[in-house]
Amino acid sequence: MNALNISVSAKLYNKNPEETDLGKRILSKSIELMEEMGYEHVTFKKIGLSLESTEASVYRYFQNKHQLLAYLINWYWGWLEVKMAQEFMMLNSAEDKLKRAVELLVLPMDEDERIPHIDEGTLQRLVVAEYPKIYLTKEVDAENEEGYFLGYKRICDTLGNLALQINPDYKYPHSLFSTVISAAQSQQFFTEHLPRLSDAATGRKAIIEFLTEMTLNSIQKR
Amino acid sequence: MNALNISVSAKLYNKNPEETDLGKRILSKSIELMEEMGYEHVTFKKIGLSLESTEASVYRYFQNKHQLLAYLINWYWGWLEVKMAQEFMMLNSAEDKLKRAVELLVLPMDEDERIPHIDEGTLQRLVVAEYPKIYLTKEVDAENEEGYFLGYKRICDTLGNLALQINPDYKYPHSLFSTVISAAQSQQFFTEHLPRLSDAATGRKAIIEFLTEMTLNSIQKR
DNA sequence: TACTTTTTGATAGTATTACTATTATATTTG
DNA sequence: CAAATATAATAGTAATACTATCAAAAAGTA
Repeated sequence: MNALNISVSAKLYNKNPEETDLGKRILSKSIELMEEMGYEHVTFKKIGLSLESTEASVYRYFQNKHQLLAYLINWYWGWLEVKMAQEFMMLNSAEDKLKRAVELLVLPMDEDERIPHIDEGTLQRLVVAEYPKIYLTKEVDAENEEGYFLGYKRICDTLGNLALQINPDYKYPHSLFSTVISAAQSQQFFTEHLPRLSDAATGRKAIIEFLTEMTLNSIQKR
Repeated sequence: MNALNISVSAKLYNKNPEETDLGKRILSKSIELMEEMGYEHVTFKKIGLSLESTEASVYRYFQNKHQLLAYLINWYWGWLEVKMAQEFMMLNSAEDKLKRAVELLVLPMDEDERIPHIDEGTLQRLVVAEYPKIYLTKEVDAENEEGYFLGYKRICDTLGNLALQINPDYKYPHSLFSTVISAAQSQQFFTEHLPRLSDAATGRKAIIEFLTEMTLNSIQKR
């Protein structure tokens, strides 16, 4: 039994992978494979093979690769939400909480030993590399109704509410945090692959400073 | 002959589609098809078929669907750059230019009658729906060297330089505008499909205001 | 322990996709 | 008109994205 369980909508799997050994190994291995070779190059056949299992067995847990990615990414947001809640308890001001939230979005993650089958650091890199692919599809409206994007929405809400504590008149809390969160991802990606699209030669610290400044300057009453 | 020609790196095609009638029809039809059915559901076979041509003929112009999308998106950035340059001539202050740039990113585009084979409005919607897919791949580094992302980089540079005119000490001009441009796309997408991630119930006007505020507040000396 | 249900592995098969290759026929250009 | 080039028609291959079937193994239950 896990000491900690992240809940993911039942629409995101055929059969709950957290409930069986094979299921957990599928999660673990697909994070590893997708991060390593990229979403497009992964197939259920390869996942099955590398687990010494079969394609058909992976299909028993997930309808297709897209659903599997959506599951993993929702798991990540769910887990990040838990992390944030934990860290926020130790902080008092909304501003400090927002600053810490930005750090959590950008700093590399340590393995959480309460959840041995998920490598959070690798999963974070996977999210950075693949996140928009789960909503940039023609199926977005249908999948939205199935709860494919709840994890992300909840985090945006939480952070938006903190912003409103600082300035109740701020008009764009949802837009701001969907922007900040996705910028947190893309700036990490750009720093590594398209450096001319960032100014973060100094690495994660610069990304955090950029995002924090942008966030607080946007919210501030003036 | 076109009155206006947008140049796209020769690495983005096998055979220049702007030089032949079939090439232009491929551009025109693939914008239409991709916007309508989504990148994933388009195949070269379908494009060929809907042009009353063949799959093999489309392959003569583009190596694959990914390259075709990259071509179209680069074309869009090239064209937007031209638009911006035109509009900036009529404006004096860097601030006005930045404001106008944000509007051009978000407002729907009219068909440019100098380029009859490209429907700019449809192309803009295609970019909103598909843009990150051209760089979120394992091939990004190789493709970056081939110039797959030059269009985007140039626009970020241009806008970044305007920001530096307002505040020469601003530390994150590239990060800011890669963020603003991609937020311009994603806020349009969210408003339509995932409204809980935006506050733009009032539509494009609200997106423009949100982005303009965020931009100017970030740059400002304080 | 025996019995039943559930889970997995092994295998096969289909339709579609993402190409590559070949050749004949138009079309353009010199 | 001849030569070069572009296109259409067709065929073929390997991989992908599934679906289906059945037997063996494992787990849960009486």
